[in-house]
Amino acid sequence: MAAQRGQRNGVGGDTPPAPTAAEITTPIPRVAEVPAARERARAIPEAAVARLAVYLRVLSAMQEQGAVTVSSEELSAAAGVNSAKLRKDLSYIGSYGTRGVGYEVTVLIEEIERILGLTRKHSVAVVGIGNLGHALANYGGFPGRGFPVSALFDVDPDLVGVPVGGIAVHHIDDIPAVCAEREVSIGVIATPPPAAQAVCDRLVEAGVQCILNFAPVVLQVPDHVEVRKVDLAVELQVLSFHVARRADDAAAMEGRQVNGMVVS
Amino acid sequence: MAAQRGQRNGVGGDTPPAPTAAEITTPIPRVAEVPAARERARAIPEAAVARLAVYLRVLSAMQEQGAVTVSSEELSAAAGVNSAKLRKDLSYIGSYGTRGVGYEVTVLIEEIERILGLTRKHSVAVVGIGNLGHALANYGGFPGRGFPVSALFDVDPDLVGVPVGGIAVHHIDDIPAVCAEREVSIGVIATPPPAAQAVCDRLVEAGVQCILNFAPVVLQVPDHVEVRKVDLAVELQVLSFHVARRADDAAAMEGRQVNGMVVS
DNA sequence: TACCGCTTGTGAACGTGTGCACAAAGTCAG
DNA sequence: CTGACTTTGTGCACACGTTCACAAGCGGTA
Ligand SMILES: NC(=O)c1ccc[n+]([C@@H]2O[C@H](COP(=O)([O-])OP(=O)(O)OC[C@H]3O[C@@H](n4cnc5c(N)ncnc54)[C@H](O)[C@@H]3O)[C@@H](O)[C@H]2O)c1
Ligand SMILES: NC(=O)c1ccc[n+]([C@@H]2O[C@H](COP(=O)([O-])OP(=O)(O)OC[C@H]3O[C@@H](n4cnc5c(N)ncnc54)[C@H](O)[C@@H]3O)[C@@H](O)[C@H]2O)c1
Repeated sequence: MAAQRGQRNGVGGDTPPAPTAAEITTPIPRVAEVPAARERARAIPEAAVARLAVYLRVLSAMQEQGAVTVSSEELSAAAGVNSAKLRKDLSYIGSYGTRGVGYEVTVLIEEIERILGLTRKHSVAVVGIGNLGHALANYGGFPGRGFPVSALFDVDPDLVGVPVGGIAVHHIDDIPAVCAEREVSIGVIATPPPAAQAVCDRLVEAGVQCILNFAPVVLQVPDHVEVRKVDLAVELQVLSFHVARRADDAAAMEGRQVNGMVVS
Repeated sequence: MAAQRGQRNGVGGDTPPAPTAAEITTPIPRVAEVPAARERARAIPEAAVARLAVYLRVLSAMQEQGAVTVSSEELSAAAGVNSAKLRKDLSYIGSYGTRGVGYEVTVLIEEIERILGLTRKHSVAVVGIGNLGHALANYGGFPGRGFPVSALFDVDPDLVGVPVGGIAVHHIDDIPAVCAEREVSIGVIATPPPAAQAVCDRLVEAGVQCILNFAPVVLQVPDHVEVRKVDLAVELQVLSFHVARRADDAAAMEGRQVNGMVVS
């Protein structure tokens, strides 16, 4: 029931940012070709967006250390990517480099921030103030980067009213009122898995359009809501897979030598 | 200096699991073509591995509810993916379905666990027992899924010796000894960013081959070590990008109507 | 001004991953 | 046993993302 769609994370495109069916069935080329900023923004691949965020952090660190310009080679090394990829990523947002010289750090920071929409503050609400919720509420890294945690919610009556990380916990029934008042644009779900979908529905009803989900469940949301999930169990299992693969490799090598075959 | 390579997560392949230079420069086809299990494992795309972990969780839930068989349609719906993609993912690990019927839940669980290497336990060590480290140490979801948290480390003398989530915190100088003794195969880094690289180096020296990094820094590791990172700031910024894109879209629509052009 | 060396920006080739659509293969009723 | 129906497994085409390689452009130098 309802809009059923996978959450997309880095992990493969899933249903891509597809134009609505209604839009596709209108084959007539629309009005004026390119509302510049908008088209550019839409054209940036999701994977590149995630990397831009990384570049931004590296650039900030460089700026603090007094760097004025940076070449694609330096920046890519610091960000742990291929330099060609870096240049292509930057080309999605425009041409702000100087050939033969490099990029001006401040300019690049500004432009990336603009594209990522960081010129505006995005209030964050955390729902489920348990182990993880406490950690998130106490974390200083978010406010510093333009994401003030401005609302906390839980069902536990012992928690409601208690201040965590400087702000009081509200009951989840207050989600609509508090989210509206504080203009929450991002909701973070840190409840037990069984409660996640219900909490998500409430956030969506309250007008929250972006959700970061820590509960290991697949959330169902309407099309206009963006969900990203952080699934630690999956991360560990992927690592486990690599351990297993390595073990197999080693075993294969062993077997090879036991067979009396010398290679290389 | 040192092997420089980006961490790979869902976010695009980066330097792909490239064969060693040494291997490439040996153009002679090697001994016996295919050590079956090994080749199969290697062929599974990273994105598919991450999804297999999700299927596994959904299957476990279904099993608890008494389901015996499941069709690709049902399972894919529950996992939030396309049913064709699900079948393709499952085909990477073999043919365990029955046409006209579906998959036997227990069989599928077994096979996925085998491929992901979950038949073996993977001891986890957490380094940096602050906000996040506490949450991780207290989290019950890991041991239950075959990832016992069996060692905790910190530098803070006030923390060393204190039990968190049932086990005592050790000093990071004990990493080699404790990791060896408890056969730690996965290290989790939850220290402040400046300490992350040093901690990583220590873990690698201690023989840990897989690392899950929560600190917002790009870790440099030798080729044989697998790193995955969880970067919440990046997640939020990607969401922010989507908010901005949406805002632009809306603005574009407005502009269009203001221009007196009626479309649709 | 003309040249040279350096770095960007990008066209094009490539590889990987996704989704469609259908043959193959099974179940079940009669 | 046959035929209708269901669902898997996969070949294929396509889209997306990565990488290569190089022309274009800039600053510095003679
Ligand atoms: N703690 C971790 O390190 C960790 C790691 C990976 C995943 N997770 C996931 O994150 C989520 C939270 O984990 P945790 O360890 O903080 O759990 P927790 O049990 O410590 O906290 C859950 C909190 O959610 C509250 N809650 C329960 N139902 C609620 C509802 N309907 N609405 C609002 N709040 C509600 C509870 O009162 C509690 O405070 C879980 O889904 C867990 O699987 C946690
Ligand atoms: N708390 C969050 O919700 C959150 C969210 C996103 C990212 N992070 C990242 O996770 C990491 C940890 O965050 P936190 O909030 O738990 O920080 P924290 O300051 O609460 O805890 C850090 C812990 O690491 C320990 N530590 C410091 N140097 C160390 C070293 N060299 N070796 C071992 N331990 C050392 C400290 O003693 C402290 O206990 C940080 O890198 C942070 O950026 C945290």
